[in-house]
Amino acid sequence: MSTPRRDAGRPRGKPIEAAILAATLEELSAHGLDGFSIPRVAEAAEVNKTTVYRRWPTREALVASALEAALRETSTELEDTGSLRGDLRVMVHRVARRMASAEGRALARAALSDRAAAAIGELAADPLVREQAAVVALVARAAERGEWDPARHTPDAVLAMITGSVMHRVLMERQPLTDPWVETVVDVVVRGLA
Amino acid sequence: MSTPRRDAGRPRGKPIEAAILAATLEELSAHGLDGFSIPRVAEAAEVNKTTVYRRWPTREALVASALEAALRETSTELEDTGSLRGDLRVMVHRVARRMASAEGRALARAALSDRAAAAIGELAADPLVREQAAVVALVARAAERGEWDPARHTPDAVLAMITGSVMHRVLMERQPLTDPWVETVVDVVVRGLA
DNA sequence: TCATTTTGCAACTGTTGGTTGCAAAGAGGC
DNA sequence: GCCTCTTTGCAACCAACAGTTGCAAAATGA
Repeated sequence: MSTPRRDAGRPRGKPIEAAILAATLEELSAHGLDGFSIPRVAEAAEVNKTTVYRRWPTREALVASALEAALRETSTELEDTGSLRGDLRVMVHRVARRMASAEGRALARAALSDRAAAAIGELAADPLVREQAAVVALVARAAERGEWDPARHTPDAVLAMITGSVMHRVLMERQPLTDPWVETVVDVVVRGLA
Repeated sequence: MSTPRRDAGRPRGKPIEAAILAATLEELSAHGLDGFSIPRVAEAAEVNKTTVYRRWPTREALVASALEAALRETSTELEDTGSLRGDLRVMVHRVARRMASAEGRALARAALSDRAAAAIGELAADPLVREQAAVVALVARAAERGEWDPARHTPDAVLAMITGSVMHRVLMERQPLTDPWVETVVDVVVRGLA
């Protein structure tokens, strides 16, 4: 039997992949993980649906690819502003900025979905642990300055308070993130940790 | 033409309605608002699907009915424990209890859905405003005791911090709500408001 | 008992998710 | 510039499912 030469023939189009993944995020944000439609993704990406089915065998694989790609290019470090108050302010705005994007909301909703427990949940949980790592660094700085005793107030609770309050405000109340509101949240946390 | 006598014939079965609404909440929690299937609801309620279609013309109407019924029997007042710390603790646990139930999570996810803007969003937002009203009362008590200056720290931010952090913990991190965690959150808020 | 309505049942239609076979096109290797 | 191999698009197709309709049986109040 002849050995079919590997690496021959027409390579897969890169721009096609990019278009499909972008359309996937859009679809995910518009219709959620349930109600997700590959034909709709293909149409939005201006690609035949067979192309999508050939590259990604299942819906889960496609969504996982899209989320993974989106996450790969999100920065995770929090800049050091020199004070706990400033650091928290940066953190609030970063969460808010993420929630303002379609990918961010798609991610949040994917993480929320009960069914996501399988493949998606793991991926969606990834930014959480990375966020947690960033908070650990933030805490270390604050502890060094004497602004925070991590033994007294555990970091993950503070992460939940900041991220959770912003998500509640943006996703559930659907209210804008005004400056006074942000200042109130940051102020309560800073004084509460003192 | 003969006037068809109103109020005649076989009345609609009450237990059937209850079974359908319960199955609706279950379905909503399992598959979300998108991916919602009326035939599946009918099967779970052990009722023919035509019965469901006859009573509720659209999916939205059915979901709205179910949420409305579920909300009607949720208490909203927060008991007065005599201290801000105690009041907040009650509030945290109430949110946690709500998140522990399938209906609560279904509600939260429905409120999160972008498409919910139409009929569902309004209903899902309802418990939020009721919660806010309860917080106003809580604030009034705390202000009277001199534990909180509402002019300095606006109540809706505190509502978002409490509710949001619990939702983040339960729905996103999927971690249990331990006592130390709750105490940390409450403590930070109380000291932050002082 | 009777009139009237609900419920179940079965069949049907239309839409949509997903698959397959084939022809055309594109990209490298020679 | 040709050749080979792969991808892509296209069209047809199947299966599953949402939603509708007509009819018979059951249930309920009068």
